[in-house]
Amino acid sequence: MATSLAEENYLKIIYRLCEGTKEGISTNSIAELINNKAASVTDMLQKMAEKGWVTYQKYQGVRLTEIGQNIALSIIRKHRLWEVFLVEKLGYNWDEVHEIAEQLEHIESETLINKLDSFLDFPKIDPHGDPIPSQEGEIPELGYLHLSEVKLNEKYTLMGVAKDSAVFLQLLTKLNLSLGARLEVVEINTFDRSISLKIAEEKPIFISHEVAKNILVKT
Amino acid sequence: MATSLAEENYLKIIYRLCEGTKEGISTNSIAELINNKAASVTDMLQKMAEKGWVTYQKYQGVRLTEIGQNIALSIIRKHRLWEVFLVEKLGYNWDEVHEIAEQLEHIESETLINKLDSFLDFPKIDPHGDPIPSQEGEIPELGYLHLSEVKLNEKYTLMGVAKDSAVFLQLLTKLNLSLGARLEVVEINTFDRSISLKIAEEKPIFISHEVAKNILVKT
DNA sequence: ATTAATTTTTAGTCTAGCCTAAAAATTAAT
DNA sequence: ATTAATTTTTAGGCTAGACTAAAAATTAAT
Repeated sequence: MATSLAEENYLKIIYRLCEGTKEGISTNSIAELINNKAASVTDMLQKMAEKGWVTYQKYQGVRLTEIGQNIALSIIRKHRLWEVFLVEKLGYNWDEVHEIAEQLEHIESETLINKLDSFLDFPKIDPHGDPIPSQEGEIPELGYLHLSEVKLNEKYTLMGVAKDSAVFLQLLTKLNLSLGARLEVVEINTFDRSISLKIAEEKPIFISHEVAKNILVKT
Repeated sequence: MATSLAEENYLKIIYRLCEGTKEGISTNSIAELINNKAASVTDMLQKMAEKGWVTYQKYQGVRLTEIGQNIALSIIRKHRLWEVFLVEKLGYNWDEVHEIAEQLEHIESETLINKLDSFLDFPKIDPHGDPIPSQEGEIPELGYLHLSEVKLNEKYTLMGVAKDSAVFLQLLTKLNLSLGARLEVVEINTFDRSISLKIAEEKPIFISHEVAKNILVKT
């Protein structure tokens, strides 16, 4: 069944909210992210439940069905592949591509996205380190850790970010934090949980807990 | 002012119909091309006149204003640049790209299209030989002739097509007619205006007037 | 355990962009 | 120059997807 632009945006956001909870997703949380009023969201949820993309019980929140999840994953796949294209081929910075990819992700053509995938050499992650779902909807499991939860005095590699807002990414760039950087947490300040961080072998810099939480690393 | 998808499609079609006539464009001709009813077209024309994109007089047809033309040209520019991308970079055939480009042409980002232009090395024509408008809306004047109106026994080069429907392009491919081919009309049959055509130095093939009309050549 | 606060849903509107049917204007034909 | 045929416009509806205001359900607080 065909999906409208509005429906695709709902599916994408519900998918994001479903990750990391088994609960039903609240109407309000969707409304906030999608910048609509709660009443409009209720409306749409009812229609999407009709179509079998979500399970929805009045007042009990919503979750994606198998079908809904697959649609969401295909949109995320398109979004991330286009982001790779924008950065790798057109020379955009990682903080500039989100809005454009939001548009490109709705282009409908199975062949297009697969040819793009091949043109880009089948990347596994996007420019922010997020995994790119396969055509079948498999997400490569990367097993990354949040920098906020990592052992002291051990070396890690910056593999991705958990948030891709432009301001956050610009901050990272300013701090000289980019994909592949070698990191070592040398101290955690109990007061505000801020972190003293060595990048490569430079002298340590301070980053907030908020920043550390959104940095993904592996050993 | 922002343009909706529907409005952009109207502008594009009106532009096409304006080419090669000084007359007002009829409601019906637009309705046919855009696959809407005449009443819907009237409706939209009135709204677009309000916005200053067309001049429109009841019963007298419509024409683009300067502004309307510029919008139309920017959409055409995007359409053709994306077609070059699809063929040159993703390996599509020239008869497969139209529908996808119809979607891509509505992506809104000035920087995107200019970076794409540069990535493609500033092409002057699309895969069908149609000129690509510049950012300023200049169309490179190519001065091509229609193969149906060309002198006998002179050599021409196939530079483009005046129609890009998939069936037409597939026919050309089957006849071994592709951009750059060296052509010579050896006979025109008065009965049906069909043409006897030499491609390179092969033995002549027959093509209909209808086909010849849509083939663009230069000396 | 009530009351208060919050969240969610229902009911009723609005706009864009399409439609059909009927009226009006234009063009063609006698 | 009328009448007939065609084209275009008006008038009135419809659906998707948003909104506001008010009602209903849930959750929190005394």
